[in-house]
Amino acid sequence: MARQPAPNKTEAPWTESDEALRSLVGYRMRRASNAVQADLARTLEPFGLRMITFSALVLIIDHPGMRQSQLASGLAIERSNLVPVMDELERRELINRNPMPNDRRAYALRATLAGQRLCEKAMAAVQAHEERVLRGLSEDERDILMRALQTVRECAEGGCNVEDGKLSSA
Amino acid sequence: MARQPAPNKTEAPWTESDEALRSLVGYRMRRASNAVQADLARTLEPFGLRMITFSALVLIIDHPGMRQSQLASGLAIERSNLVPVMDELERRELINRNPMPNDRRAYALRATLAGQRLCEKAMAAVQAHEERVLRGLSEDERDILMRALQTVRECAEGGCNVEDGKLSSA
DNA sequence: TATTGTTATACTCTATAACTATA
DNA sequence: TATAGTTATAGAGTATAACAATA
Repeated sequence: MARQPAPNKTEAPWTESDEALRSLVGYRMRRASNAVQADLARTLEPFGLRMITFSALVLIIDHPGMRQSQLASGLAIERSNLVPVMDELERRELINRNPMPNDRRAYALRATLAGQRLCEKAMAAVQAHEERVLRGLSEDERDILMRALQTVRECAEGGCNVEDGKLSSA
Repeated sequence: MARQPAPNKTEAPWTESDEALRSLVGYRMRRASNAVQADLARTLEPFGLRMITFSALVLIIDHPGMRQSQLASGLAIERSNLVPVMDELERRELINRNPMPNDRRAYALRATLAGQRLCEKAMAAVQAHEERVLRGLSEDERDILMRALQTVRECAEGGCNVEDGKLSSA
């Protein structure tokens, strides 16, 4: 792994001084994720969307009529933190909070036509962003990366029911 | 990719309702990173360390005598945000802020013996955590994941100077 | 004039408890 | 009694501007 010209450990010259952490997945993942998040934020900004508003919009369009608590659990955020997100999307008339038949406590969430249009355009920009950040990887590498991320997420979140050293997720 | 029994799009049954987002690297990366961060935080807690204090300690041990501004840039955080981190590590006598010869503005950061000891123990726990979250991956897959994360970080951060579809980073 | 460490500040994200109206 | 949405609040993490001491 040839650390450049190998400086004197007790004197001075540091360049990219994080080699000692680069062997850790957690570290690499956080740095990579931060960088991707930043690029994604720049990508969504022209549409007036943030990561969380975009994700919510996508999920509502994919699951018309879902309730806020379901959306919150799908996005892995607290119900209470979803409220201002829904407020924002509703104020911009990108979604509606409709009454639920048979349950007057809950809302049936639906995207408006404007919401669907905006989401389509934003999604196209996001696809371009994806291509940008994945440029350095071959098709096979992309495929392994995506499956590995899913596997790691499952291992870190819960039990990780794997017997051997092989990918388990779809 | 066979979405389970394919429910009626306009009616109701949602299980894990984020399929629509799982095709996005940014999304998978954030979810995986969050899960790993959470497990890492649990791992470091018994040592009284957070991700940021642990990372700082590792870098100081790897680069004895480095200054705060260098450490901040290595950790990709603002100088100002590093101050309370150094305060905490110094108060716990895990590091020292020594005077720099030839520059009375800066501190030469060094870990104390206690700091090195704690870092060693914490690092062992972190290695176990790594093994835990990577359990589902083969050696080859781990290798590709690590290199892919580095490549993606570079692509997302800066220019991404890659001509083809091959991994570039070490 | 530029840089080092520092303070103060603000904004986002996240986590918790408690309230209301329904079920 | 439990659940859906809501409010309030507090804690992290992050970003910016400005200052004193020093280069």
